[in-house]
Amino acid sequence: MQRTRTAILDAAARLLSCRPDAAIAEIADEAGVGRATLYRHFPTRESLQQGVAEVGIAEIVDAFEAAGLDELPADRAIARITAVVMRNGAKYAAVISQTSAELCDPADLDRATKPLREVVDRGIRDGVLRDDLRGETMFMMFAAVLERALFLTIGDQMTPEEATEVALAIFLDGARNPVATRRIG
Amino acid sequence: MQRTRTAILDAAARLLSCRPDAAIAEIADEAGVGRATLYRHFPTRESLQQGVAEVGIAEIVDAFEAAGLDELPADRAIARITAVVMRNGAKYAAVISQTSAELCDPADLDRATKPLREVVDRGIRDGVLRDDLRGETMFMMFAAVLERALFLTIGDQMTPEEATEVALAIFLDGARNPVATRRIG
DNA sequence: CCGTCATGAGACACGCATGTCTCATGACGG
DNA sequence: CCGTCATGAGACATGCGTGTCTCATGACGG
Repeated sequence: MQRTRTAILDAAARLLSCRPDAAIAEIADEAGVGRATLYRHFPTRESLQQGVAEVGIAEIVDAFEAAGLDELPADRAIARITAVVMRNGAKYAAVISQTSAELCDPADLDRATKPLREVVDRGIRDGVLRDDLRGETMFMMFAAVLERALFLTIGDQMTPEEATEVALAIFLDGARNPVATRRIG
Repeated sequence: MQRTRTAILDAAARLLSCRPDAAIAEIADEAGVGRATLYRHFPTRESLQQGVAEVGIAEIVDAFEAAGLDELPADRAIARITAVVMRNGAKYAAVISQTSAELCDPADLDRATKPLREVVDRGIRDGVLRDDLRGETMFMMFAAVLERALFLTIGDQMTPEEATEVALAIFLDGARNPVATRRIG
């Protein structure tokens, strides 16, 4: 019974992250259950999407909480966040893919993004990160890089480790060749 | 007649960039035309989407061609690309939002992304960009940053100038505070 | 004025996704 | 064995989006 529910949520997350408009019938197939069964567990499409969002967010939030971000300098915390997202973010990807933010509780979304914002703000305050860009702006760019990297792992274009390395390299240090900069400076 | 067609394409680009599943009736309303008129110009939803993609790609490709990228060092060319996308990419955003890549000619998509790949590859070769990441990977991160910045302009969260500045700062030089690095080094 | 063309409104057909429900079946526990 | 529960398959209803088409109207040029 719980196993069926979990199978449905897993299948929904897999399909909805790549195709937000995947049909209920497809999700039921992917889960290996009948359509009627899916509706018995999730009476509407919306409740299924909310279920996926809750699980996806809970997983990422739990992983952040276990990550001890507050005990690390901001750049190290950013590295940890990146690794966590690449390893635990598969269901969260479905949340990203959902076109309508109303499908998940705004408070929940805040819980998922708050650690990122806090680390970015702390980094700016502590002088670890540049302070010529607003924290909110920097958070948005961080999210963009993370999300793209996450989808590259989901599409099997990269391992989580590769994606972590790439996202960190670009977000923290940028594309410019530091050796070239040193030569000029 | 041509004015109607253009109005439809403009409206479609506006709606489809934010909501790829916007209904034809909505697009017709947004364009200020009847639904039957829309179908007279674009006989299927797919042909409308293809029309939007063609226009969006043509605009960005034309802007890249006019930008003289080859005459600039890679980092300056990246800056120029970024500015061009922020100013000319509104319709191209609808291409990005389309979930199915089949809706536009792969050759066209190549035309739009080729300048970015070439500049990245050139930058790595010339030592302007770091060479510890593959060119393809760096291109993907560049695209992620550009696309997010573009959507921030479309959503009126930033001006094209602000978005250009932010995207460049993060992509080229990263979030790390160079002063802090210097202190340690 | 007439003919042509582009257009809007509205009606219709169709397919598909969502949601609802029934019936039969299998698994399980008492 | 019987009762209960979870489930799958299938049928049905509904709504909505896509596509098709007709008719009336207005604009324009000859």
